[in-house]
Amino acid sequence: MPHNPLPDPTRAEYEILKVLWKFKEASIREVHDQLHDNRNWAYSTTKTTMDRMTKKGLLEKGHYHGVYIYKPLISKPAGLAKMVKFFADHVLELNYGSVVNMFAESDSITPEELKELASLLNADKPNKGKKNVR
Amino acid sequence: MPHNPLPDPTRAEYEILKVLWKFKEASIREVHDQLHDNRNWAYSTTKTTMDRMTKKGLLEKGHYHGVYIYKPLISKPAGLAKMVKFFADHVLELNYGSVVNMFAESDSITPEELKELASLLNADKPNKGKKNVR
DNA sequence: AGCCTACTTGTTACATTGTAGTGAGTGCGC
DNA sequence: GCGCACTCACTACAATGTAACAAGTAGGCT
Repeated sequence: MPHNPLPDPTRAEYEILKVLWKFKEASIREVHDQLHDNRNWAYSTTKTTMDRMTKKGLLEKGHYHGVYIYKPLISKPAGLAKMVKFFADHVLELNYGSVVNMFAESDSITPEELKELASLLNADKPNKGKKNVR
Repeated sequence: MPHNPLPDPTRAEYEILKVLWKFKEASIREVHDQLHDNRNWAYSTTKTTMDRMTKKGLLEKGHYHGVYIYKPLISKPAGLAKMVKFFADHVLELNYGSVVNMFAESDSITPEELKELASLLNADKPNKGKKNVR
């Protein structure tokens, strides 16, 4: 399986992805209702965002029985990896390992996902940001 | 000192803030040159971003000897707190404590800053995202 | 002194993202 | 057969990401 260089999800897109990761696939309505607690978006906002994600290749849109359902084209570990990378490189200025460990405590990720996340992060090492001496 | 509700810095703004936190204050040129490694911005990009940050109240612009110098109006712990909150709430779905601990390992923050960060994060508790049972 | 040049500054530009409204279709209950 | 509820496509507008361009200015050169 080829791992396309998908664009980094933005913050808003990330919210959508989280729902889709949880449900595997969902209609806009379903995603929107799940979102409702966190964000307080208008339905059209959810729609626009998901449409744009589809155009960018982050989501896949399928047509079933008169409704469009969407599924994520980026896996949860891959998505997490992107966020972790940003956070570790830019905020924490620490290597990824510590961040990955933190996920062990979180029940938002399964052991398998954690494993994949770790290997994704190892793939492109953080030879950078660390040891920012002086 | 009143702690205004400053807007969350965006990712780009965060880069700028990091430089300014380090140097206390700096001209656009100075900030830009520091940035040069990480981001690969045009000078005008740095400028535009800093101007907009000033307008939003994230930076203060002072005029010294013919050059404008900027200083951050948001403290490093406060800035970090915002990022940590986002990360803990939305990505990690874990409470802030664990994230704060991680900073202890990072040499990007002093003990005082760490202390302040912790208290800032305690101020508005994460009664939310945690224990995402289901 | 007058000019060139390098650099700062203000202004403008254009794509993407965040957020949302509107109007055209469509199926369902009455 | 009509009105309602809902999906969808299209449009909109502000904020952000990223950058070019023109005008001002200070220093060096001749």
